[in-house]
Amino acid sequence: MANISKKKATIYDLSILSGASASTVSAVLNGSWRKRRIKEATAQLIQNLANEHGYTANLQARGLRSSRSGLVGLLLPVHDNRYFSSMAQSFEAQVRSRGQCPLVVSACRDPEEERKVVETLISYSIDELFIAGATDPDGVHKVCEKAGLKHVNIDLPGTLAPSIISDNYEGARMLTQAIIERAQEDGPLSPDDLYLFGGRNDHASHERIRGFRDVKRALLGADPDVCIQPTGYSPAMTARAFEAFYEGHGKLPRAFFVNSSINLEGLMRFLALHPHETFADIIVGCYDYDPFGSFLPFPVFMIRQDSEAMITKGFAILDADRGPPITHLVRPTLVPPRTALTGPLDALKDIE
Amino acid sequence: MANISKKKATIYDLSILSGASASTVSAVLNGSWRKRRIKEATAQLIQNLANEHGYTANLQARGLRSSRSGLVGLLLPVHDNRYFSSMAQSFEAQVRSRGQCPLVVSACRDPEEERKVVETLISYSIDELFIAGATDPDGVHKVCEKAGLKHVNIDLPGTLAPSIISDNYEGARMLTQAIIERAQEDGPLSPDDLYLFGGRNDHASHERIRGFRDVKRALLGADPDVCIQPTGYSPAMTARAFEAFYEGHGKLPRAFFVNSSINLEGLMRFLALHPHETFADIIVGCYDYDPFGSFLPFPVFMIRQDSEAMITKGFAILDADRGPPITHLVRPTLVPPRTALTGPLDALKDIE
DNA sequence: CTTTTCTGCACAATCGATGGTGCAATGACT
DNA sequence: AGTCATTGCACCATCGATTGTGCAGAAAAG
Repeated sequence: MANISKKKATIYDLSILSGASASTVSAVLNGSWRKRRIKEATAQLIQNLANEHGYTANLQARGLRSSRSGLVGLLLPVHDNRYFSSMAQSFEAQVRSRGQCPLVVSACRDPEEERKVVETLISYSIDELFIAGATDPDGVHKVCEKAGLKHVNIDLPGTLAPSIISDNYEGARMLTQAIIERAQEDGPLSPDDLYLFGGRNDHASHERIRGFRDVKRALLGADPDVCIQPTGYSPAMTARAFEAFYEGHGKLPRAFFVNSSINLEGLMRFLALHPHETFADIIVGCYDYDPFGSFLPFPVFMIRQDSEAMITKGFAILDADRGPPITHLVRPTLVPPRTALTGPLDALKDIE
Repeated sequence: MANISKKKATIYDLSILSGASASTVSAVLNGSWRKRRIKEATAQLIQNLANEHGYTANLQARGLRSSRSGLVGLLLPVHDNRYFSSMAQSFEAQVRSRGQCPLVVSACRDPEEERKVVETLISYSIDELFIAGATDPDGVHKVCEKAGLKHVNIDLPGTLAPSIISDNYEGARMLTQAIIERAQEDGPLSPDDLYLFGGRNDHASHERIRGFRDVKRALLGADPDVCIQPTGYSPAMTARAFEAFYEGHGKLPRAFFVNSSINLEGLMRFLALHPHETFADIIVGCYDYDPFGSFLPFPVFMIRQDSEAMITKGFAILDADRGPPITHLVRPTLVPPRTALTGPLDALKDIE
């Protein structure tokens, strides 16, 4: 309320008002004033003036001078998916609590876009970067490297920077075992009763497929290659794969493993076009957790990846500085059907 | 590959390499060189050098000088919710296509946090701000105003800046009518068979409740106040409300309107604790669209808000500059049960 | 051949904050 | 009183880009 001025106050304005020099004002306002032996009284005076005039530092100027910006980036494949959006939510909270500013951007799983986006972030002198689910983590790594930007990979590992990923193999094993056991309650399960849909040529998919196949072979004795149906991370392609299977067999597999909630959306598209009988007794495992996906009209086992822990670990690694390009595994958890987990939203105060 | 140097090239580096002055280099690289009558040959030379050395402008320096940053902000209540995350997705795409950089942040529906976050954004000299679902849009407006920052409200209207919101009244009418008609297929519906859960003291909730009540009164003749159960935007509170109703009545209402997908998550939490019979024949309307929510084991009518159109309209208003603080309504669409709509993800190329 | 008009560019101030350096005033000590 | 350490602060270069201004040389006009 104090200033009618349209422009934001700068340290020079406060310098004039207080009679002190700009550098003194700067020191007071950025907290380094004790080191600079500024008198307490002077500091008080300046701080009062600053409050009165609603001073806030120009972070571009600060960033320019100090070649740091207080920005921490998170590169995502996409936003509108519960896994990544809850990762964004945890990321924000943690960045904020460290007094920095989160910058969340998506690059649509396009390697070229990924590099371009990171170039842009670098132009803003971001301090650190989390690279989540990048199609080409090592390509992004090189860009970061050239700019001296500290970074970690999340969710999909690279070979050149430290990576923190879900233990996809173990997760897939748990999930596969769960759906097999559940399906066997309804009668013996043969190897062609169990399929896997989704995924593509990335590390996560490979590991999940490996876990799936290992458990399936162990429990069912075999795993014909036709039972693995990679469809990429696209609802449309996944729907097509279900449709193709359905045309060939007149029904869906009794049980199947879906590689991600994005692929599970493909199943929804298929379902929308078919009557309820089509899927009355299927058993589904989905490698991702979605609170509504868990309550579909058939049993859906899900895997909840611990994105919060992954982010935490990421900061730990960045803080440790120059960790080796090791891959850290974070254990996900199996979520039985019809389960509503709490999420980051629950941390919010929402009275009334 | 050309430079082994660790540091990023600046216009001064290129100035030395090219023999031209820094200002010439700057003009060439920012496109203003024709206006400055730089020879084509000179421009070419500099551009080649720039490519060779992987030059990218330091956007903090540019921003400092020009007091613009190329950043466009989107303030969200939360990330991990399909409505807001798909808004973030559309926002990103549109900002990118305008050659700017999106900055998406959430403020957890906390008015104080909202203002603080916006202060931070202002410190980075963002050029424009979209304020989505703010608890206190006018409080945020004042902060923006003081900094001369152009902004619009999305989803929840303010009185001081142009707002673009969903036509909540009409949407609620459509939704209410749909669930009433569907419920009546199973036999006559009395006024206490139809409830509304969720929402709080904000404009959207008011309008939705108004629409609900108007249609309910028109079609069912009455609407006892007890049928309106505001629970805030919290899954936990919503679950508690369902639990309370269930304890009192031994069942859920035959049909009910849920104010948002966040509240629908509260319903999931309730369901998780009760056997299937509890909700075998309920009819639900949810004011929000979620692809999995649409396939729950009971009919769920949903409202899809057109966040893409809202963002587009927002840019139109900002471009027009100084629009009056009018509220623009965007019509949402009714989504019948078991419907899988396409979303921003479908724009992605995902071959293989 | 001189005067005017363009061309093509260099110079220097500037955006706001930071941090090294230096210096006057004060107090402590011999 | 003279030396020295300490306190408290001002000065100034600097980060990398933008932009108004000015000026030399070439071309055009007279």
